[in-house]
Amino acid sequence: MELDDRKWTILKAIIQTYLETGEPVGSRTISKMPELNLSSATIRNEMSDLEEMGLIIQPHTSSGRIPSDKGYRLYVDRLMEEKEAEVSQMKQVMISRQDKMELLLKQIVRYLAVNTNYATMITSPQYHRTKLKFMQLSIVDEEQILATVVAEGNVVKNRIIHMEHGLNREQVLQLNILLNSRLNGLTIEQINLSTISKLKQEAGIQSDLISQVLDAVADAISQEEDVEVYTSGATNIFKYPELSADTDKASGLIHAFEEKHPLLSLMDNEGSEHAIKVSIGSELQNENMKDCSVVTASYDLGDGMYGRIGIVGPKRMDYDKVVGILKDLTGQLDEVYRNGDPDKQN
Amino acid sequence: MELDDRKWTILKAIIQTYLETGEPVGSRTISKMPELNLSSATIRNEMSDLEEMGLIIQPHTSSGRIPSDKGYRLYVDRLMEEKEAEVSQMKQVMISRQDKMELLLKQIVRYLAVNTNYATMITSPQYHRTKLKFMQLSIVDEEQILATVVAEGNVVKNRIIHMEHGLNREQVLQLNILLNSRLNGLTIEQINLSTISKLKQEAGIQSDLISQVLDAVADAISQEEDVEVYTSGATNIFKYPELSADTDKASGLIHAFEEKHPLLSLMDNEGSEHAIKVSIGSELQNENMKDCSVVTASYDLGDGMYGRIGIVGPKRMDYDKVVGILKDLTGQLDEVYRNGDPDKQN
DNA sequence: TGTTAGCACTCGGATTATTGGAGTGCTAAC
DNA sequence: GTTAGCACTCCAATAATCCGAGTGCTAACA
Repeated sequence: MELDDRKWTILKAIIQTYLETGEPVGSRTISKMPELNLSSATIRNEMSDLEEMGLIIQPHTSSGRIPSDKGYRLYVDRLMEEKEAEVSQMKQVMISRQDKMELLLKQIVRYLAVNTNYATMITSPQYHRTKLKFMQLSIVDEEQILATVVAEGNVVKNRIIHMEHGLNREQVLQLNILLNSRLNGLTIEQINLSTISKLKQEAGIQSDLISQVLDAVADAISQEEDVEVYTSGATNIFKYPELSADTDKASGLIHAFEEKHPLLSLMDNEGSEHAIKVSIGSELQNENMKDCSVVTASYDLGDGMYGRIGIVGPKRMDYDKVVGILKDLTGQLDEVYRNGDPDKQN
Repeated sequence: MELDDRKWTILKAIIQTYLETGEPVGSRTISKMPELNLSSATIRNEMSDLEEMGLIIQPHTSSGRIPSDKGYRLYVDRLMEEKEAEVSQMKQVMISRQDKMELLLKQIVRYLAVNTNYATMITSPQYHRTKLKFMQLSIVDEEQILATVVAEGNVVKNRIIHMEHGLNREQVLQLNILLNSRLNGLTIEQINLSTISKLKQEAGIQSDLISQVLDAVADAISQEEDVEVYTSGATNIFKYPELSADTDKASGLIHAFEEKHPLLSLMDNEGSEHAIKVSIGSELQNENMKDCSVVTASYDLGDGMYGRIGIVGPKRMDYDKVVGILKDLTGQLDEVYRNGDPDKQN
């Protein structure tokens, strides 16, 4: 069967009504809409067709219809197409360059939660492709050396290195020169074991001590993926009875928001070259979230720093609004962080 | 009326039974206990007395009794007395010195949540009394200077300072010497405006540029109280029907766990010189938490770094266990972080 | 052939009765 | 001071009832 124009209009009407009310939609409700002038009986016939096509579902005999995952999918896909060129008019968010990246992310995620009434999350930027900018070892006291690493985008990492027998100033100075001249400009990815072992050789006779330091530095740089996830508005799910009426469900969902890894995998954007991606219900492959939809977007702060933003809500999420807000936000980030400063900035 | 021995025994029995079951306790249940050999009728008389004294409450006519806030209070106070000398036997937690303080705190708060089945929280250590250990300015590029500050306890702070006209190496070197010689060993608190302005004078003629740097440094050091709060196990509240049966209540509670400031004020320990403090229901002065109890404890990592840990649960919390675990935990932290340093204690 | 009115039927959700049992307070006897 | 006995209360769980929104189907109509 084919989805003709009238069927599409009806499907849209059903979904939009359901988005608003959260209640199954009956034929009568649709027939009363002015834009299509049909009796409820006709609508019923069409609905029957739509159901046969798997786009809508009847929770039980003699109830109204609700969209199926497949129905949502279709709706969202078409929506995205329409949205593609559209200009949004969200009011300007207060984004300013922050020295503290963390603070900025928290602000954003909070802003989103407040403005959408859904649960939101954001990852800290990852920066594999980031280049090393500057690096410094300093003597703190006899046994401790502070290693400071600055990467593009002014991402700063510190590491205190404990040593049984400290280095003297002379040695530290040499090391600093060596490190900076050899590693500068390399991306984090490029600094791997072979680079390090080459450096060790160059360091010459003191290599015993120095290799300790280098190991620690290498460790500090390529530090285990410390992506952070910040969340906000988890309690917004209580605003949607279909998510919170059943205490167990609500509990599982909120719980899912406490765990970092499941959240990260939600925001994975593998297999999608679109910046904005919508995953619906079962597509999420997460038992706790089977009644949810997740909209994710990439943000890019320049300098190879990019991360993901996610919004979690009920399937009857206001996709239109959410996609719009995300588009605006990522656009604004772009503007602030890469505007008129084509070389680079924090 | 006086709380004689028998009344106390009965009260204890009521509270303990209620802690286990969460259901109002009837006279018959108590009378069946072997340690006191009384009929239910007698118990009823005593209960009537206890109610008159405000220690227990009858949710409605002809129901069993539950402890009142006042009752809990009495119970907890006496419990703490008994507990005072007792040795606990919790199995060793894996605590090791972490370079990343954040990670340690997250581990602890998670450990607590898992082991108590309550919601838990911990503040990052505050360190007003911490002494400055080391400090370094480095030139990153023409316009940016990196300021690194190390305090006791190896707390490291970074700050990128943007300058229109950069400093040359010579100037930076001088500044480093000046800063370290003047500020070293001072506590964060001691480095206030007057110290800074004195420094500015000493810096001499280049003071224009330099004062920019100093301002930024001062700012970085005394950075707005950036106490963090980490939480875990918020969803544990779903394990207690009296907290989660009503969706609104549960929502409010979980929501309270998303906000930093309310949590901080919960963990305030003003007015209590005890390391461990129990607040019950209305004592918390927080509408969302009126059905909860909060147990808080101080931890001390030495070097003037101390913070608070909190456990939030239903009023019928297992106070005994919670207090025990907290005692153990703070003890272990003490041991690991200040071992062989017998001068001060928590 | 597509649309519509009409009608019998279904089913979930809300509301109202019904019941059982745990618990109390009181009284009188030990 | 303690206890047995009894009448009474009230919640919570279960069952019974009702209501209405919504459907599918059929027959008539344009």
